[in-house]
Amino acid sequence: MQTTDFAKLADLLFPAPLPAPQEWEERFPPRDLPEGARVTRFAPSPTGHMHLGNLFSAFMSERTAHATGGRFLVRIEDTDRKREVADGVAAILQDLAGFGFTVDEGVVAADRQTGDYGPYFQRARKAIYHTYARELVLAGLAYPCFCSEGELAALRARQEEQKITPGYYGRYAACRTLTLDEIEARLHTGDPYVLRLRSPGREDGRVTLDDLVKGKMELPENVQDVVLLKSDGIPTYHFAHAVDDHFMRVTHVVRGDEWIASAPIHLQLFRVLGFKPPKYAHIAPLMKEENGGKRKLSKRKDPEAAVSYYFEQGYPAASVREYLLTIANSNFEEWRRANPNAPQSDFPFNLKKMSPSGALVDLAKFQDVSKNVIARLSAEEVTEAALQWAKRYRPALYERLSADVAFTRGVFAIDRGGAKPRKDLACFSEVEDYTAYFFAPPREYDWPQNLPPAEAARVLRAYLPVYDEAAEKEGWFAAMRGLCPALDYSPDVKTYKQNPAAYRGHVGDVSTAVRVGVTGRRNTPDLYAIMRLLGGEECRRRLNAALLALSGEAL
RNA sequence: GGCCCGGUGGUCAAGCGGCUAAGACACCGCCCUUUCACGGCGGUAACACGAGUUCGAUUCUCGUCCGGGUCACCA
Repeated sequence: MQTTDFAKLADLLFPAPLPAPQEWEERFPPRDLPEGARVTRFAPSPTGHMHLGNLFSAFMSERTAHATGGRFLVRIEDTDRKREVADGVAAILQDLAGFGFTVDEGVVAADRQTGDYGPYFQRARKAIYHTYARELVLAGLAYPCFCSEGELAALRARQEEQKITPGYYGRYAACRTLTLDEIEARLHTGDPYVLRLRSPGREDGRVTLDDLVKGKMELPENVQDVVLLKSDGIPTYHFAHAVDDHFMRVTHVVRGDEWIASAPIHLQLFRVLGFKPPKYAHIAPLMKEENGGKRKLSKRKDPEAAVSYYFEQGYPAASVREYLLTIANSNFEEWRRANPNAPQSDFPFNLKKMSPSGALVDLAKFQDVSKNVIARLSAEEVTEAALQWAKRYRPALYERLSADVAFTRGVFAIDRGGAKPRKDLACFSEVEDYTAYFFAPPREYDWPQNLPPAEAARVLRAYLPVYDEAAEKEGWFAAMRGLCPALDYSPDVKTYKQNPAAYRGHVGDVSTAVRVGVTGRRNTPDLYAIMRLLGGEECRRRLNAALLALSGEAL
C-alpha cells in the first residue's frame, strides 16, 4: 500500500471527523509543576472491591506523587465490559477513601470527576484514541485485521507445534497484506475487525528499560502486531496506556511487575506515537506463605487479601498503611522510631528503596505494627474509633460502649497516654473481649496455681474489710501491703524471692487475688484504675461474689 | 517451553570486594515490677549450590537448582 492508500484507508476506517492531534496537545498541555514533582495514577478496572495488592500499588503511586509535591490521579479503565461489575467504581473509591488516600484528580466519586486532563473514564475518551489510531493508519503503522478467534487459535496451534514464537506478527500477520480493495469489500459486508499495530520491531531487536525498582533490564523488542482497538472500537490496555498517560501528563507509572513482559509493547507504542514514555516502577507482588512455599496473595484464597478484611476486623487504616510502608521502604521503621508522632506523610518515601522481590505478608508483624499505631492514640481517639467500628460491625457492642461514653473513654484511658502506653489492642474487634469485665461482672475466675480456692478466699476475706474506695493509689496499695503480715505473706516480692519458704505468698498474690476477684482475669491493665472506674460498691459486690464462688459464703 | 525478574536467619530486611554479616517481628531467658503490659538486657537462628575472577567473595561473572511473572479483542 502506498501513502495515498493509507489516507484512503484512514477515511474508510474513521469516516467521522476527528480533531487534529495538535488540538489534543493544546488541550492537555504539560503540567505546570515544580521541578521534581511526579505525577502518578491509579488506574483500576471497575471489577469490584480492592485487593491488598491493588491497594499496595495504589499507595505506592500516591506516596510517590505526594512525597514530591506532585499529583495523584485516578483513572477508570472501563474498556472491558465483560469483566465490569455493577458499582465497581463506587467500591474502589470507597476502599480508597477508607484507607485515607488523597486523590487530587480524576474520578473522585462514581459520578464525579475533577481535573483538567479528563475525562478520566476511558470509555469517554474514544475521540482521543481514534485520533491517534487514525494517525497510525495514516503512517502505515496500523491496519485492520479481520481474523476470527478460530483462525487466531489455529495459527497459534500451528506455531506451537512448530515450536516457533506464537502470535500475530511478521509473516504470520495475514491481514497485514490485505489490499485496500479487499479491506473495503470486507468493510462493506460488515465483517468485524480489530485495528492492529504494524509492529516495526525486529525479531533480534532488544530494548532497554531502566526500571525504578528493578534496575536496568534488557528485553526482546516487541514484534507482535498487538491489537490497538478492539472490534467495538474501544482501545486495549496497551494503547490506552500510551495515549492516556501521555495526555494526562503522567510522569511515573507504578504498577505490578506482571506488566514487565508487556513493557516493550508500551515503549514501542510511545515511540510510534511520538510520545515521551513515562518512567516505570514495576513493583513485586505481595506474597502469601503456603506450606513452606511462597505464592502471590490471592483474592480468592486468602481472606486477608481482601481489603474488607481489615475493615471488618477493625484495623485502623493507618495500621495498614504503616505496615505497607514497612514492607515498601525498610528504613520506614527506623524513621518511625525517630519520629513516633510525625504524620506518615512526612516520611521521605522512595520508590528506589523498594525490594525487587515479593514480600510475604506477615500477619504477626502487622499485628505488632497495628498495636503500636493504636498505642499512640489518645483515649478520646480510641473511643471514637472503637465506637465507629462497632456501630457498623457490632451493633450490640456499640450499644454497650455508647450507653455511657464517658465511662467507655475511662476504660480506654487506663494505662494510656503516658510515656509507656500499653500495646494490647491490635484491632477493634478485640475491644469486646478487652473491655468485657468493665461492663459485666466476671462469670469465670482464672485463679493462678499458687492461689488455690481456699487460699484465694482467705486473701479476699482479709481484704474486703480494709478496702477503701476513697483511697489514693498509695493508700490503696498500702492496705494490701498491711494485710501481708497477718496472712503470713511477704509485703514485697524481693524479700519473698530471697526466701520463698518463709512465706505463704507475697503482696503480688494479694493483688492477684483481688484482680481475679474483680475482673476474673490475671492479665489486666492497672488494677487501681480499674477499681476506681468501677466504683467501690461494684468492686465490693464483685469481691463478695468471688468469695461466694470460692468458698460458698460471702462476707 | 521461550523470555524476564528474584534467591541474606521462620518472616521483613541492611549490606554494594576485606564487617565478630545491622535492625525489626516472632521465639526463648533474665531484669524491672503489686499482676499484665511497657521498657531494658541477653540468646537461638542466615549469605541456595557449584565453578571461575581476585591476595580476598554475601557482594563481580558463568552454570545448576529453586521461587515468581509473562506469552489474549483481560487489565
